[in-house]
Amino acid sequence: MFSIGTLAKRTGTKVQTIRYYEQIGLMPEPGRTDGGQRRYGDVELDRLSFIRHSRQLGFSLGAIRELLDLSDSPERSCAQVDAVAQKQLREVEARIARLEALRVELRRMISECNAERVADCRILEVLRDHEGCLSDHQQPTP
Amino acid sequence: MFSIGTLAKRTGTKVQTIRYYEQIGLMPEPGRTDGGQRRYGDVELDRLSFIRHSRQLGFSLGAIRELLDLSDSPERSCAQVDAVAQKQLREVEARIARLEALRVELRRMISECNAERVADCRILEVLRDHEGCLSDHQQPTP
DNA sequence: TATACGATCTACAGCAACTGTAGGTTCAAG
DNA sequence: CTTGAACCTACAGTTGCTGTAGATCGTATA
Repeated sequence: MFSIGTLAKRTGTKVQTIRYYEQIGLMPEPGRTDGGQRRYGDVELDRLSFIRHSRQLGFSLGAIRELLDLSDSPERSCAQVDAVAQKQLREVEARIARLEALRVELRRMISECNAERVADCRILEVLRDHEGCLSDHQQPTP
Repeated sequence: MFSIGTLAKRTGTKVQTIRYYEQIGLMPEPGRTDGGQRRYGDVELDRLSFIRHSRQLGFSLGAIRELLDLSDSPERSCAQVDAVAQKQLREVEARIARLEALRVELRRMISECNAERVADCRILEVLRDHEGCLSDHQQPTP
């Protein structure tokens, strides 16, 4: 049995983040000492490790909740798990594509600017102009 | 002179977003009709276009504020503008690198799973394990 | 056993960058 | 002059945490 601080250190999580996960029902309510401090065991350590590792892979808390629910029914088909992972992969790939387009435009913008004064700066001009825009009326990357 | 709705349509912005930009001081307080409705001109249209285009390129509102301030002093050196753009480029490149690592790991994870039952699912196993992790105790992509 | 002090507790505010809602008012076309 | 779409303010909600204040707890050391 160990404290929230120890759990935090072992998983590379902030103490507040663990309490937050508990609050939103992602982590279970743990046992308490007589004084009211949380005490954890290896089950909680594993669960939190799973959550953190999934977060590192970019999964949303919603997706992680789904994965945790699925892993609780070991006899079910793993097609659903696969679907969650596939969706995440597609999202990651979409973000990469978007960022690569940004990179191209930023590089071009920067390389075109050889000005001295702000007045002649191509960067600001490009930013002002909507010509050659990636695409109009699109959401910025989140 | 046109309404906030017209400005919104012309720049692909939501009406509330424009009011939000005004609230945080990114857009100026415009003139009003006798009834109290906002009226805009071409100056505001240009400024909002600049903001939206910059957002599309991934600049934060803070960075945009900086760029707008810089563009107000046309005689200054454009080195600072360049620095802001360079920083943004580096951030974009860092995000791409991170996402590409995620893509590799997600692909590997998915391809390794040929199980039927959740109990044997490699995806969940990989997520549970910290072995072969990208890196421990690292922040998830924002 | 007493004390000190770091760790933990709750509760709430705040971050980015918006988006949505409720309840009321104004503008412009017909 | 009516109607209804567009506008107004004010505030709550989103995601995933992070930080703060002020009080309490736990344990190592004297």
